[in-house]
Amino acid sequence: MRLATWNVNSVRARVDRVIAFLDRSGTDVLAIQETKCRDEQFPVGAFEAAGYEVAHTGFSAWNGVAVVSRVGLSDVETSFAGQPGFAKASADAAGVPTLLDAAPPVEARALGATCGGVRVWSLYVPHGRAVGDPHYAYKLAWLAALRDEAARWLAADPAAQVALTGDWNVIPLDTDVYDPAAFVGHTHVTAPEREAFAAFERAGYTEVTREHLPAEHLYTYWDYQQLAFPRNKGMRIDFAYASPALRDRVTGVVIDREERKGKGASDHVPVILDLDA
DNA sequence: ATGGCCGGGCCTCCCGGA
Repeated sequence: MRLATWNVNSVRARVDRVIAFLDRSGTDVLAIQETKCRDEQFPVGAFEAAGYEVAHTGFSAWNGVAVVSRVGLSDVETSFAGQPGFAKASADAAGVPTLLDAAPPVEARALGATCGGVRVWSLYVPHGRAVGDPHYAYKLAWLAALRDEAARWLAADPAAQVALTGDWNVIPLDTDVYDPAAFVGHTHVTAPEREAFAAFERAGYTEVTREHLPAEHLYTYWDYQQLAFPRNKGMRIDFAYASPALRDRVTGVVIDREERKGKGASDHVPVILDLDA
């Protein structure tokens, strides 16, 4: 079985490319991030015509995550228990808060579905925007809540096959980016973010893309600006944490760099896991 | 060649992305 994750940066703008990728790669289950559409706007027909079932959650032009599968798709959850929400602070002209938002809305950043016996989570971790921004605190809280919940899943069933795949928006190592000096003081590389990412290892999960592709300077994202891709100025931010039972099934990992080429590419490329049987 | 931001909506400007 082939299980892949891909931040497509708008599924409507990219649908032909995504279908072509599924066909070319033989991917059975794809976790998609940044669909950038509401449920009724998702091009379900194109996926169904290609033989895939679709589960999607999206509330606006922002975020949006999906799982598509040709090996079954059931028990869909459109958020994880305890997933924090986010809302811009509202204020009047004098800067005084006008609304105490006790329950900010949960965003479309996590979708879980069972496909071919694997609990697949498509995850779009909050960006953080800037160190000290409310979005940065949201990012750390979001990762901590996910880790706590993922630990509970394993405690409830140590044999569970769980894949936590997606765009993690964290650069775990200095060798995961073209120029670490350029990121000093920015998000993605701070110690709290790296700690929040590494905490999944202590919760019992293994980041299997690193396990199978340990080489330095292997990137999954290149900015659209300043010829980042031809100059290979990228970063590695798309990962897959696997539970012990799933880790044992991973026979190989592929970063599909070809997908960044040509017109109409997403700024991220697919990351593919090959599973035995 | 792998090529100089892109996508979506408040749509000819602005926001968010990273």
